[in-house]
Amino acid sequence: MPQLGSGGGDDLGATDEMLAFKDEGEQEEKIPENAFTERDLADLKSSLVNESEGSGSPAAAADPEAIRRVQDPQRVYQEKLPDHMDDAGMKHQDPGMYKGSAYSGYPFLMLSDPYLPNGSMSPLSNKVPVVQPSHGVHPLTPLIPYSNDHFSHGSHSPHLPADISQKQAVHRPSQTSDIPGFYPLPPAGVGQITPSMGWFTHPLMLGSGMHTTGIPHPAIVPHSGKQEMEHYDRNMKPQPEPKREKEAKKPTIKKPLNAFMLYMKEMRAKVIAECTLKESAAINQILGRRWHALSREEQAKYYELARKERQLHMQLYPGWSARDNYGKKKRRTREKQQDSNSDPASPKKCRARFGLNQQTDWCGPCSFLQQFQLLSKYLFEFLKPL
DNA sequence: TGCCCTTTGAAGTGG
DNA sequence: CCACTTCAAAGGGCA
Repeated sequence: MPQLGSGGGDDLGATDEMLAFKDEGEQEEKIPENAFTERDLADLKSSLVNESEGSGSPAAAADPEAIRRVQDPQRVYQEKLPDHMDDAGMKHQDPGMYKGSAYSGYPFLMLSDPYLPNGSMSPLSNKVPVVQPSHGVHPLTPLIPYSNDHFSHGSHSPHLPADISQKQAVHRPSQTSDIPGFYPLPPAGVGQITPSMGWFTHPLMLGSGMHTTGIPHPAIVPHSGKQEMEHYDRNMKPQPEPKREKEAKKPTIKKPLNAFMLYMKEMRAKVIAECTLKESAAINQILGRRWHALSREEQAKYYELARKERQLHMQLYPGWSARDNYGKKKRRTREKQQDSNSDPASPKKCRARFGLNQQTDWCGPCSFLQQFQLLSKYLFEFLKPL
């Protein structure tokens, strides 16, 4: 159940509070809070969003909520899913929205079946898109890219009624806390996720997208493409490594998504469909405004989702810190720079850097550096006997 | 090929 | 404690 104001035992200490609206919300601050109901406030926000959203479709400008209901691309999932969200304690004001939203499509809920004792699907099954691909979908937010396969394996499990299975997933009893069953847990053998059970393993020990238990996890991203992380140790300088090893090295454990990120994941496709936009920067602007236009209850849904995300992430990776991923970009840039500077005695690099012609072997600084190195060497040799 | 843009929120860092 | 920074996602644009 979304925590509305009163909180309700956020053991992480995370606030998950609604923040004051920054930009558009400035106008609202002048309005006495008691003068409006939540709905009025939401309407007001919506109107503000519509004003600022020139690029949206006319229909969307008229009533984005209605459009959302009409154009909801996730209807497919609605039809495939029984309406059990209320059972999961997720009652909302706008069923049209929430039916196709993050809650209704928890792949984890679907994934709960494959891990039942008699589940036919292996935890390592490729059909389970839990490992986050570069353009994958977050397990808590199914979105459109999820194929119906996942649902056919999940909610329509022959072993268990979807309703029950999902309830079990949501209310999965946990010895540790109220950890939801959003992440797929193996039934027995692997056991409960508790730090005391030695779940934590250094990411170096993990395979691609695999948790130590062999369970694929979205936060673990294999090294490939954009997200590739350098071979790096906090106490060591980055070291060059053979390419083959590079590919098989440690994956990156990503940060858990915050409420807005979860919202973006869910709504992005919808915005793209409505606005025929593809540029993420523009889409994110729209999503940001829509986020502000959401009612407290609607936002609370995502805050709660994010809270559970963090909670679960913490359980899965007790030793992980966001710091682990800090400085990746900077390191990359720095290493690039170091790489280009690493061999100052390279006429080729030198010429390239300073745009010198072929006849010029050394630029001034490099020549100086080279001579300095040479001098140091001789000096060292000279002083060594002493 | 890889960074930038753009959003919000969480968490880390430094003064 | 507060302000600032970084990173989560996404994908087109651009150097």
